[in-house]
Amino acid sequence: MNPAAQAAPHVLVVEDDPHLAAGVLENLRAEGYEVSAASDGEQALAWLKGTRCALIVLDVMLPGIDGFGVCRTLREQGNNTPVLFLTARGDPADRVRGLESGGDDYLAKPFHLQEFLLRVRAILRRWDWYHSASATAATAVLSFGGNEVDFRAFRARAWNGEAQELTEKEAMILKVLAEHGGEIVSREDLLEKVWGYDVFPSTRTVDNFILRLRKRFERDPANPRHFLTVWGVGYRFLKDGEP
Amino acid sequence: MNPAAQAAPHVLVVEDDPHLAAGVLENLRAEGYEVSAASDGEQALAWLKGTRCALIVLDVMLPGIDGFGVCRTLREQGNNTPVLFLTARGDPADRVRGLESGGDDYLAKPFHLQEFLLRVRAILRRWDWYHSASATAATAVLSFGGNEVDFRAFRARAWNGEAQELTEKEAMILKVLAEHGGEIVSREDLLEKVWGYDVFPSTRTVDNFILRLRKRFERDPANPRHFLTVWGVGYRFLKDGEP
DNA sequence: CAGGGCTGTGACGAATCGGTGACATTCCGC
DNA sequence: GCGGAATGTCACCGATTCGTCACAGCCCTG
Repeated sequence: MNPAAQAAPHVLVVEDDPHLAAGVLENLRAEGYEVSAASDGEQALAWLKGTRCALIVLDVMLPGIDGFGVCRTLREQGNNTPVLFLTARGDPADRVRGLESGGDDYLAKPFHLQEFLLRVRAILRRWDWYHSASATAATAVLSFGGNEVDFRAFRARAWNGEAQELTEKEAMILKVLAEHGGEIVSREDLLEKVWGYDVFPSTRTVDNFILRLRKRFERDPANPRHFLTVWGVGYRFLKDGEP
Repeated sequence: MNPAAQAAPHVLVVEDDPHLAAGVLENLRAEGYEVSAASDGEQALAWLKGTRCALIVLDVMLPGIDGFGVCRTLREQGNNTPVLFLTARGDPADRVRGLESGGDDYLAKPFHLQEFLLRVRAILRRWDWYHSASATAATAVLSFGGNEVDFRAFRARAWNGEAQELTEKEAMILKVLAEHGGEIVSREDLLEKVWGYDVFPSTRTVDNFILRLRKRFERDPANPRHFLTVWGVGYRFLKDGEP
């Protein structure tokens, strides 16, 4: 039930201003995260060669390679660790640049520490499955009712042998549901965990993805045995018909 | 009251509507949490000066300082207690405002009590690895006269082995009755604790739900042994047939 | 810039829940 | 016992929620 048995998430902070770095590190540590620090891009890249982490907090203005460059390099190396950019400028174009270079979120200085922590939490929640979960072979593949889903490739084979190509959202929703196997997951939970805390598709969107998952994996989509509706709240996923 | 209350998380509810407050408090108590209440922001801040708690349930619309203000003040004071906002408006922008003022989660009224409890559990679980205490447990499962009820999933297995899917109101009424096991609970009590806020249905509505519960769980619904009528007052729940 | 997959929305019917009222039944005081 | 009140029981209606489909943007690819 509780996948949180894992160790505390590890966060790397890349920041050249020692004061800001100290404050950020302190707060992250107080939140219970493991923390490491780097003061420029090359140091960060070197560190990341040998170690994986759950999140990189990356200042844009760094001596040497700037934050965008660091992030782009990482992505080119196939490293998909989530990146939260920090920048002094409030220019919206920077946000776009940040996202284009492969970042996941963006925060303009000066920021409230509380908001910073909020974003960290949101990103880690959203990307949890991708790293901690898919890194583990156990949860990389999910079997239920004759179906088999491989989350690494977004590929599945349905009970009737049919090959299925899941989309990203489909896979993420399924993943979140499966991780809370047996427990109720509200639509809002799904929205937050799959889409993020500041995106607001209507809750009907969730219903539609459930519909698609049922079509893919239920023998009788009209009488679901795995993707169950909890009236007025959300959905519940069961691997087996009736536990 | 609760034997395992040793490490029960303490929740502060800040809500000016007494009906809603009563419903929320009752349900949190039934889940096994320690609870306290405040009816406005200043009262809450004063209380929090002297005491720590695991979670603050904070209405946005309060007399005097509003919820956002209370939360912001707390954060400025270095208080990082998780905050769950309640608000009448469904505006997504409010959600962002809530989160950015330092809240951890957000729920729009009118909400289903089940979803509310879901979120409380989620936040406290998130906080658990930090405090490493086990927490909750609570009255998740109730057994009586061969029946077994799982309040988390609103599912039950009746004495005859039949699977039952409880509705939200059915489950809530049963939970309140069971929580006051053996004691008389008046219809007005039930209305307040289960419905909590918003609407006040007639007392006959309560009778109807009692009827449904009897049909589900009594061997002989006409001669109830668990859901007893106290004539002129209300109802009484007994786990065992003989008092 | 044309085409195709992914995503999100709106619309509409179906299903469910909650709540009410009508009537039968039971209980209480007399 | 008798009458009135409270409760048991049922059937039904409105509101909400959900399932389902069709379609319109969007982004990427060619």
